[in-house]
Amino acid sequence: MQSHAYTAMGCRGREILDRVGDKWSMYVVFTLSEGPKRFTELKRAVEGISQRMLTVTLRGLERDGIVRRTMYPVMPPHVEYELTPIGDKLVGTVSSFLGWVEDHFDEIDAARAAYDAREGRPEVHV
Amino acid sequence: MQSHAYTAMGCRGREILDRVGDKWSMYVVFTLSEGPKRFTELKRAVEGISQRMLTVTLRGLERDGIVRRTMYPVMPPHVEYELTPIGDKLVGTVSSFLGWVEDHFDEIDAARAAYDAREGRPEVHV
DNA sequence: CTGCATAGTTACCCCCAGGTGCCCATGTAC
DNA sequence: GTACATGGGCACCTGGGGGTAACTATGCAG
Repeated sequence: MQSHAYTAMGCRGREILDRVGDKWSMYVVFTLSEGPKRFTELKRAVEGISQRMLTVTLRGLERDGIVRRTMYPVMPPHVEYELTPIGDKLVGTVSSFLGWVEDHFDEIDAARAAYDAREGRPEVHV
Repeated sequence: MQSHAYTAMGCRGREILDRVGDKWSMYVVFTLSEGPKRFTELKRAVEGISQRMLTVTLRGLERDGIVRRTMYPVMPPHVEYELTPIGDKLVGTVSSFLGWVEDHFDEIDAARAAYDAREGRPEVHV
């Protein structure tokens, strides 16, 4: 299972990890996991995202087949975004990652505190 | 499960996703999933990583309690890195993500090809 | 004629993640 | 003396990810 993880497959993994690890993709994907949404709905739902970054993020997710974009040529424009089946499954795997975070962030915090106590913050000259 | 994903928990998730989504962390973690390794062993195993980035990556992982560093004060210096139990579990969840990649990258490639055919590459003036 | 809402696009700028290369301390071997 | 191996530290620089703001097209309300 982990034998291929940082070799050939790892390259694909890295590629997709970059896709998913950027600043906004997972926010958008999880927001869409509630159901289809329009552009402005997403912009309101994903706190702090700019118009440009929402466009960029959606284009990327659409290109990778994680999100489907449906445009209704009416006026004013009406565009809907929704997860594809692949996107749905992605939500599942990332949720398990979030489960890991949830299960361990106390330990992570403790480890950080211990580390910072040991090594000290960047207070240089002792 | 997904209700908290992009709110309070999401912030932790984002934080850890940043930790794990950087350029080298997962390579190092998966390499260490084979067993404890010394600094130079890691440097050789993780193709392309620089001395500095290996240090930086290991420090980060150590701070978060994902990697344990053991120094034997002999000469020449002998330092061993190994995954903590948390780090082990992390390998598991990320492997399931890699499984998703593996299961769908054909579809992803197809989606990209379709998208690029539809929208065209940055060949501007039609 | 003006403003507003939708769904973007474009130009411009800035910060920092990450790369390169050189320096350090120590003990052994030559 | 000097070269090598370990396990780093530190300074400097660049690219691009991401932020801000203005501009676009269209139809409807006032």
